[in-house]
Formats: sequence, structure tokens, C-alpha cells
Amino acid sequence: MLSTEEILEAMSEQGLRITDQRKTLAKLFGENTGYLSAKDVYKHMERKYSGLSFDTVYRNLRVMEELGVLEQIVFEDGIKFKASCSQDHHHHHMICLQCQKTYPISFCPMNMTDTPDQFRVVKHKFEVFGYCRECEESGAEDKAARGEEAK
Amino acid sequence: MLSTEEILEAMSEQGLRITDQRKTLAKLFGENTGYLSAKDVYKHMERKYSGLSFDTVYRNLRVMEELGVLEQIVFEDGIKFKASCSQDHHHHHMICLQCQKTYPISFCPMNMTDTPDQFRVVKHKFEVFGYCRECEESGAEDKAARGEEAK
DNA sequence: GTTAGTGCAAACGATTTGCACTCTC
DNA sequence: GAGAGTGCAAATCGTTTGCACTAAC
Repeated sequence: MLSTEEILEAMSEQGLRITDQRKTLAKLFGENTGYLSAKDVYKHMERKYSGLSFDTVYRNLRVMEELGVLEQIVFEDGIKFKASCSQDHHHHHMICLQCQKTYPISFCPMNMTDTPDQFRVVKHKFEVFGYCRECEESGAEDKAARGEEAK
Repeated sequence: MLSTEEILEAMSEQGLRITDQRKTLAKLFGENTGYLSAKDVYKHMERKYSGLSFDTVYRNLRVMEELGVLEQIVFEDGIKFKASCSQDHHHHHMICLQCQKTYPISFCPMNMTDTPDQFRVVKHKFEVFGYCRECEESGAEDKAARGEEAK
């Protein structure tokens, strides 16, 4: 996964200005392996920036996603972001339903999937959801049970 | 996949009233193997019902989803619905990026996925996207290229 | 006749846009 | 100093809700 520095470097290389807010964003994603919603990010940021507005958060998330330093996936309860995986090789993820952290799976089922000739495959999605050790131990499921994700 | 009659039957059994609109909905989903967005459904329905309102469409889609006759999945460009698969057995889907029709895949990669003990698996998602024969032949990709789904 | 279903308007939440001000480069 | 970045307010989009009316049972 991209580090804080790599994120900032990539942004700077693309001609983006490194503002204080963007440094904080880079740090947030560089140190966090989980998925964060726009609201999560806003809540994290507003502590530091009193007059923070939602649109700036959205703008920066979008810019960073378009630049490729962030990747987003669509959950049942909305779009979430995390730092891009260093794109060494194709892989999939296990995603914790509680903390949203991701763990790589190197196995890719496409190799063994029997795709009929009538269908030209373009892309695929393989995601495993569950609870990671830490969340399991802290009784995470109880808290998650009322969440949307489990539905 | 559930037929028009099975959908209506299930709704009636649950005490829902079978209105004319709901018959049309059941027919739409019973005869259509692809995913439809709320807007798609609205557009289909409004031809027949002049004063149709969006909220009724939403209400019915939600009711039918909660009842289990429809299933929804979240695409990049929003939530879409289709008739539930007769739940014979666990399976996955290939989904055409053009017409949104689905084709079953019986192979399930979970059996062969190496899940570490530290992670308790709850559910998984395996979806293959591409173009089906008919769409391929009608040069579908050109049209789809400007769509969101391909992004 | 009762109660669920419907249309309408209005509310709502998430996201986007236009504009003037501010800061990085 | 120029132009990107920001905050603010307002617009937009998709979806939901409250209410009075209509129709299915």
C-alpha cells in the first residue's frame, strides 16, 4: 500500500499543490489500511480544521482517486476509499466488516473459472468479508450487527 | 429465477395487495434476466401509468426486495434489481456490462480460498463482468464505452 | 368498510457547482 | 503574482416521508 510520502510525492509530481489539508489526508490514508467513507474522512479532519467544509473533502478525495493514489469501492452503505495498493500484482481482498481493514488474498479465482465462449470477460470482483482477529476479540460483531453492512 | 406468477404468488401470500402496477412490476422482472435501476423501472412503467410517481416505484421495489422476490446489488452507478434466483443452490454470476443480463456460474472460489485462521469469513462476493454474445455481436462495447460501469 | 397502495409535495442526505477569497508555488 | 485550493451557499440528484385520496380485499 502507498505510504504517506508516496501519496504526497505522486500528488506533487502531478502538479497538485501540497496544502496542509492534503498532508493530513495523505497521512490519514498512508497510515490506515481500512476503507473510509467521505464522512469518516470529514470527521477525522474537522478536529484539526475548524471551518472545514464537506465539499473540499469530496473534492480532494475525487482528485486523489482520479490521480490513482486512492482507490474506492462501493459498499452497501456507500463509497469508501483507501490508499492504492502498490500495484505489484493482481490480487483480491478480505475486508473486515467492523474496522474495514483489508488483507490481501493472492489467489485469483478467474484462472479456474470456466468462462463460456459466448461471454467475453472484461473484469471481475472477488471480495471476502468477515471479521479480523482484533475485531473478533473485542466482540466487534455485536457492534456491527446493527450496522448496514451485515444485511 | 422467479417467474411472474411466482413473484405475484409470493406477494399475495404475504398479504400484499396485487395492484395493477404490481402486476406490471412482476411481469417486468419475471421476464427480464437483467438488472434494472429504479430509474429503468420508472421509465418502463410510466408509459403505461401516466401519473406515475417515483416514490411508488421506490416503495414497491423496496417492499419486493424485503419480501425476497427481488434481489439488489450495488453497481458503481447505483443500486439495481432483478428477480431473485430460485435459491436452489449457492452460485455466482457473470453480468453483461451492456444489457445487465446475468448468467450463473456454479463454481464458487471460496472452497479453494486459503482463509487464514485470524479471519472469520462471513460472506463473499464473486462477480464476473463482460459482454454476452448478443451484445458483443451488436457492437455493444462502443455504446457501453461511454457509460459509467466500465470505468 | 377497512386498510394498504398511490400521487403529490416536501423533506432529506449525499454529492456537486459557482463564486469570491486565500494560499502554495 | 498567477492559478490552484478553499469555504460558503446554493443547486442537484437519488431516495424517503407525511398526508389526503383511491382502490383491493
